[in-house]
Amino acid sequence: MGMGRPREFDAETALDQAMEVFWRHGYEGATIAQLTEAMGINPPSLYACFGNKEGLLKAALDRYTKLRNVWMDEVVAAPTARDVAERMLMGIADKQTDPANPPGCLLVQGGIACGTGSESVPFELAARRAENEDQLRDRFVRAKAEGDLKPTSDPAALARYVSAVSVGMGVMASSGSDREALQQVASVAVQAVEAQSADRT
Amino acid sequence: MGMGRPREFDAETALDQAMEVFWRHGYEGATIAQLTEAMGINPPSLYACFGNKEGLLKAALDRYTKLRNVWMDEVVAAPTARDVAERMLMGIADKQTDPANPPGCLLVQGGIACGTGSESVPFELAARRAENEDQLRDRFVRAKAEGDLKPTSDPAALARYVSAVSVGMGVMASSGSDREALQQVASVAVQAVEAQSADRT
DNA sequence: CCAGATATGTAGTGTTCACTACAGATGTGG
DNA sequence: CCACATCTGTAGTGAACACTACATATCTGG
Repeated sequence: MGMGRPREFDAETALDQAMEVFWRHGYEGATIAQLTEAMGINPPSLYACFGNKEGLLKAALDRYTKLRNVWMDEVVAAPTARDVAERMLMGIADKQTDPANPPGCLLVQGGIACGTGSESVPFELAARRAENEDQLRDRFVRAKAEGDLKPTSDPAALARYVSAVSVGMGVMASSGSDREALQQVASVAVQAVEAQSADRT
Repeated sequence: MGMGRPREFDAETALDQAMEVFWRHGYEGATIAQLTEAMGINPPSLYACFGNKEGLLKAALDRYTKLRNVWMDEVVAAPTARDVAERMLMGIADKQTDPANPPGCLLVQGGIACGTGSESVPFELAARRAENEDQLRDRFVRAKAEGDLKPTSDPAALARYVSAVSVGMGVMASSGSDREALQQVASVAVQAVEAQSADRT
């Protein structure tokens, strides 16, 4: 029994192209025709490789979060909670206005509200965002234990807050805000984390 | 020349129903069939009254922002910049988790990313959000002039910040966060505005 | 009561959508 | 070289979409 004809395209390269289409148009706004054209393949190849449109989205999300997690590891490596927040939000201001990518964040642009039959998509995106929030929360728990954050601070609430600001910045970026505007938001937002930081003596 | 047969439905009541459908499913996710059923009318009545799907959305947005502006007037009537931010964000935590409405905010849920042919929808929503931001900015400009905000503060950046947090909270609400979680975010967020407030002597 | 004007309900229109049947191409194991 | 397995391109499939033609109903002005 033979192995069959080998695939002629690289799955990860194709996923990068699909990611960009979902990023720009959202899950429902992206059509199979746009996706296949961007990926440089025909529909049967797409379906053989990824199952269906939703499977393709999940594969694209896997790739997106994988790359993003590398960066998140750098973020939480910052020495203090305040620096974690600053590194995260300033980094997001940069990344979400990087002309190499569509504006905003795939985990937001992908789809906040969806029609009947795609109800699971917003939850899928929310689950991925929650992963980042958990990572932040763990980091802030540590910061509190280290005395970096005040004993009265709530690490989970802080993580939720930073996550919420990130999402808000993503929406702003996708609707035309420039890098400077996002940096201003990040700069103000960091001050709330500062307010929860212990005084440096 | 006669006036013609009068319309048998109330436009504002119908708009309220349409608003809810757009709110829950987004512009692209909402179908004409869902809209007409919720509005209790047939397609020809919808098109005669609102032109097309996008016209219906704009009419729904007009109604939404009209109601919202009444509330925003109350928000900016708070005595200090800090209280404005608190009233706004805490109010949003309440409103976006009010079971009487779909979760989140129509100006976010309506559509962040759209497919070809609906590119103007996200901009339309962004323009409405910008109105609220302008109102906040004007209020913060006044707060700075009154010495309520520090001389070094940036009212426009603060307004952008509060607006961004609002949007982030909307996304969280639509993906299942409860009222308490949003209130925690609001509570942390207010502290950034507090940090820009002059010390009370 | 009639002419003109607008609204309504039924029943479609063409288009676009996600998805696939099928035939031919290209690989492996024997 | 042959049986088999998998991929690829062409050309569709039925379903759902936004939108509308048309006949009928209900109003106003004269």
